[in-house]
Amino acid sequence: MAQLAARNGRTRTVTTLEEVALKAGVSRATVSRVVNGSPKVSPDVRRDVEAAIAALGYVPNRAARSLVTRRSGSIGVVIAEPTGRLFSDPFFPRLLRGISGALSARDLQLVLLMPASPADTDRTADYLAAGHVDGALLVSLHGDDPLPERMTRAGIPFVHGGRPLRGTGSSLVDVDNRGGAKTAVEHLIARGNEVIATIAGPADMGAGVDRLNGYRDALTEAGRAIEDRLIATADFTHEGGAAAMQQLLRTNPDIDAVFAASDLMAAGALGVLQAAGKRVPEDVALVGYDDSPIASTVRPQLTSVHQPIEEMGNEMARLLVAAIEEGQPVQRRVILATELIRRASSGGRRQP
Amino acid sequence: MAQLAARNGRTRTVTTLEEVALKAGVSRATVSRVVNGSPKVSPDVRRDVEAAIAALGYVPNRAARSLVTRRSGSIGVVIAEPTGRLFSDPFFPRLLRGISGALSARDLQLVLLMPASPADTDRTADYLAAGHVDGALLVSLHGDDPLPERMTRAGIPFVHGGRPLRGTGSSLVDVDNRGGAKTAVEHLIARGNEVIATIAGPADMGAGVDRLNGYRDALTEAGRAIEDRLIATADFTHEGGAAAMQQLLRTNPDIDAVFAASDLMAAGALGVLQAAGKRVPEDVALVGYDDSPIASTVRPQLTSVHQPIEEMGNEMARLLVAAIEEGQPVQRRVILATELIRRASSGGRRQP
DNA sequence: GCCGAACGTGAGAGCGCTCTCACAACGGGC
DNA sequence: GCCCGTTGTGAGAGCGCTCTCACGTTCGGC
Repeated sequence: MAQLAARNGRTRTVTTLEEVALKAGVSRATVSRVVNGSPKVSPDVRRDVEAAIAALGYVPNRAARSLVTRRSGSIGVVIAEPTGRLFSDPFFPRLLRGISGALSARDLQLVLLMPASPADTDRTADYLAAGHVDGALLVSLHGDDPLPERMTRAGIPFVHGGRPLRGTGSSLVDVDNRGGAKTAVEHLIARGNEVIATIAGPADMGAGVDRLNGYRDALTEAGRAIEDRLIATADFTHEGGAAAMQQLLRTNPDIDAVFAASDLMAAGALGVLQAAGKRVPEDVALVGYDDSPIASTVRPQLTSVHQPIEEMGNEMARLLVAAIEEGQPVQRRVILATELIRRASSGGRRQP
Repeated sequence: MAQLAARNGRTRTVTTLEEVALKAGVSRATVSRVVNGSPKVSPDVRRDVEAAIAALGYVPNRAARSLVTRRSGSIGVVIAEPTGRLFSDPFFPRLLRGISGALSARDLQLVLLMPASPADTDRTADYLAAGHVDGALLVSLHGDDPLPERMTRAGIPFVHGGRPLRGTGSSLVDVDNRGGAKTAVEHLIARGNEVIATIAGPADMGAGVDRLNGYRDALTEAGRAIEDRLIATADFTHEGGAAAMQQLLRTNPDIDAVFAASDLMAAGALGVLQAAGKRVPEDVALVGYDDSPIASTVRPQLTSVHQPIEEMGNEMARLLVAAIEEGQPVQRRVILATELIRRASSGGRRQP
């Protein structure tokens, strides 16, 4: 609770409602009405007050306003990612940009919280539950995070970004991981591939599970068997993808296509395939996920699944604002469509 | 100024100082002293008050506190990057993590501002200048940003992250772009390269200019001439790097090494070199900058300059907090050392 | 044993705002 | 011309906190 020392040399002059009222020759209440856009002010008075506001450069004091309205005018964004995707892929900047865009239009502030340790997570939970924000956006939570539970108890509205594994019945915005993965695998089937392996993401993350299910969906719908030998699991990283590919290749020399649940893993797999003398896409076709910059950096460029990340952030913010305004728990889910971006790594048709 | 509707069904029960005081049998003032760690409280009373606080789950109301201390307890972080580096490289997440770490220890909130348009920038400036934050961290400003000027006028302390082109004489934290680039080029000289080209970054960004100067420094110190024909400029992107490499190669078939001012540009250059039948590093050695995930994704992996990004964020926050506490303009500059990470793209010695 | 300093505590004002309530002014229906 | 509804405005309380000031108590020095 160590606050910065209060006394200091600087003395900024701030104009208050009172001064505006004085200058405009009205009461504080009237100025307040003008500032807050109340309709019960006559046009003449409104004009005078607005002139006074402009002349004095008046800006309302948020703290004073908060104190009486019991609204902070800010929402928390919790990014609980332990370095993994955080540092390898521009997912978060995009998401933040989307959130920020939706918020700034409503004059709400974005308070960013990035707990780095369990102690930090506790502090974050305390902060949020204390009502210092009007609501929160929870991104990339892992299985056992205590946040949703605590927020619910404290009665603070929140929206999940990405499906948390243990559903908490709250509002949710996600990209269609399952559908995106399914489309990717359908694309491989359509180009004639017969032995399609997958490098799945971690089983403790919604995106990992959902993308694997999409893979299964596509095969099942095509009337094909799902073979465990063709499924390897990794952690969304380059190294993980490489190791998984090595293992797949060792036990299944007949593989002619691989769907990796992230571009990073696909890039790792690509290196292993090329080192093993496999041509991509001629011998083995490869599809990634995320459409990250890496997809168009490696050679051949990766076919990948593009996700509307900024839109996701936008939608999350919109949902939260709605929940705050309605003042009661809302449960809405929005699933955003993905798009398959075809590139060289799965170009042409399979060579028999 | 559209605030969310104030009335709503939810009624969170919050405990106030008053209630804690009542329970502990002391006055509000004493509870306040305990909460703020004042030394003028006897151990007995302190214990009682702390017990009452714990029993009631009391958390101070920030708005009320702000109102009287005239401190918001939050600092603004402005990321003014127009999509460029923002979406291609995990620079910002790392930086934010560093900032967040330093701030959370001091119980300061991080308010993230990502202006996306000139209108947004104006709004951001208004917000900051209005004193809604105790200070600000300005990252990745471009040449003509009005922010520093307005902040200075408003008397709000701020710290630059990365050298702004037009120095405003304020505090600054940067990585040693010039030194890092110099080290990279010295490495190429040491391995025997004779015709060393560079793909420089934009001339309107500090990092672009500084890294080019580092290239020049290394050559000059080695007693070599700086030849304009060996300097191409691009925009830090993959495509830009590729185009620059193409141009360099066309006019200078004798090039035996390239220093690219970003990994993304290096990756672009790598593709062009390989397409032109040049072996890397045997025919042309290649060094990038940033040590981004891309450096270890492409084949061969890129030698690159690693920057302590998290530390940079940390340091920025520390400097700002110091400036806020001292309450007067502080001008300090911190330049953080970089490290050359050697990988295959410049491995071995030049083949004569 | 007396005085002044040091210490611990409480009373109370006040930060800038919103919002309820009261009230004045006006206008239309009878 | 009276009453009532509508409309615009002001007075004033109060949100939860900090901080100054005043006051009672303790203690060391002589």
